[in-house]
Amino acid sequence: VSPVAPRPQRRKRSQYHHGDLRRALIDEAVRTIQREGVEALTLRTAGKHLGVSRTALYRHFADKAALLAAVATEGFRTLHSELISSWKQAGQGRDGFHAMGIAYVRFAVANPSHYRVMFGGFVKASECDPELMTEASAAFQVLVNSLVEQQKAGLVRHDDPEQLARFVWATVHGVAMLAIDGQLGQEHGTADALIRFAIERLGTGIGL
Amino acid sequence: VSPVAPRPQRRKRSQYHHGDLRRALIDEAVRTIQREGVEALTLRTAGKHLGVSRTALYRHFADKAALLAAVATEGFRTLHSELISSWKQAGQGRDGFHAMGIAYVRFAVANPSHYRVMFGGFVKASECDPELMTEASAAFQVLVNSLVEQQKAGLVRHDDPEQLARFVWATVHGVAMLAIDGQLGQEHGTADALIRFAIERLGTGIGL
DNA sequence: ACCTGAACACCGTTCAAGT
DNA sequence: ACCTGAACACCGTTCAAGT
Repeated sequence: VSPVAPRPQRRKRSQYHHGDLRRALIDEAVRTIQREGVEALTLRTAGKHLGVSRTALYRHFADKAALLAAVATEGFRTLHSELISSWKQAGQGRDGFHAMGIAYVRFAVANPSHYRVMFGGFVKASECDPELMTEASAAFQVLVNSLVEQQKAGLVRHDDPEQLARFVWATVHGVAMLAIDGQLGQEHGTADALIRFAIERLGTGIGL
Repeated sequence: VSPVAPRPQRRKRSQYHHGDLRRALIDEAVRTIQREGVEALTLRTAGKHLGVSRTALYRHFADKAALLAAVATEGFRTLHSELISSWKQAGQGRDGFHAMGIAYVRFAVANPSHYRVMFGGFVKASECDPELMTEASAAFQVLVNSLVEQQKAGLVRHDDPEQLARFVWATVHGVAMLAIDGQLGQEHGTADALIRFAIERLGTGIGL
C-alpha cells in the first residue's frame, strides 16, 4: 500500500510455475552448496528463494536425496566437458593427459562443496539414478580413451586400460580430496604443485 | 514390580556419571556411525542409549561438531597403529610399504563411515582441534619415514620425502575413497586388486 | 559433573484442499 | 503442475533449577 514496498510480495501474478522449476531448483541448490556448503541447503529456504511453496519441490523430486543426486549429476556433466576441452586444447597425447589432470583438480578446488556432493556418500551407490551413472562413467571414459591412445603411441604400458584408468583416477581424486580437506596445508598453490608432481611421477614411478 | 522386568529402568541408582562419559560418548558415536552412518547419529539417542540426559553431553563437548572431531581423532589413532603394526610385521622396507598400503585401504573399507568422518569435511580445517592435527600428522609421518628408509636403501627416488609421501597418500586415499563410494563396481575384492596394482605401478610408473 | 524439564528455532515430509 | 496451510515427528542447543 505504501510506495516503499515493504515486502517483496514474492510473486506478482497467480501464474504457477517457472517454465522449468526442476532446472531452477537444481541451479538454486548448486548456488547454495557452492556458497555455504551442503549442510546449509534446506528445501524450505530453497523454495522461498524461488518464490515457490515448500511442497512444490515434491512434484519434481522424490526427496532431498534425489535433489542432491541431480546436483551430483550436474557436477559430473560439467567436469566431463571441462576434461574434454582441456584435453583437446592441449593437443591430446601426453600434454593433453597432463592438462586433464590439472583441470580435474582445479574443478574440485574451485567447487569443493559441489565436488563433495559428487563423492561424499550423499548418493548411495545402490539407489543411484541411471542418469548419474551415465554421466559419471562418461567422464571416466575420457580418461580411458586418453590412456588407450597413449598406449598406441607407445607412451603407456600395455596394462588393462580400465585398471590403469582407475589407478590414475584414484591418484587425481586423492589429490583433489586432500586439497579440499585442507590436509595439504593452507598455503596457496600446494594442490597445483602436488598434482604436477603426481602426474610426473605417475609416468616415471617413484622407484629408482 | 513384576518378575519379567518390563522396562530396563535405565539407571538403578541416583549416582550420576559413568566414570568416563566422554569416552562412552565417543564409543557410542563410533558404534552408531559404523552401523548406520553419520547421518544417523543424533545426540538425543546417543544420550538415551547411555542412560544419560540429553544435555549431559555438553559438559564434555562444545557441540556435535566437537564430538565428530573426537571421533575423527580416534580414527586417526587406530589407523596410525594399524599402519605401524603392518609395517613392522611385514619386515619394513619394500614389503612393509606394500603392506601399509593394503592395510590403509582395508581400514577404510572396513570402517567406511568412520573414514568419511575423518575426511568428509565434517571437521573444518580452520577450527580443528590440536589433538586431531597431532594424530593425523603422526599417521602421515609413518609414511614419510618409510619412504626415507627406502631412499637410503636405494629403492626410492631422492625427491622431497614430504612431497613423495603426499603423492603416495593421495593415491592410497583415492583408492580408499573410490572403493567406499562404490565407484569401483560392486564386485567383492576389486578394491584389494586395485590397491595392489596401484602400489606396483607407484614404483614402476605407467610409462614405457 | 551430572540431572530433569521446558523451551526455541529449526528441519524433511505428508496430507487435505484448492486452482 | 502448481498453490496454501496445517500437521507430524523429529533435530541441536540453551536455560533455569536442582543434587
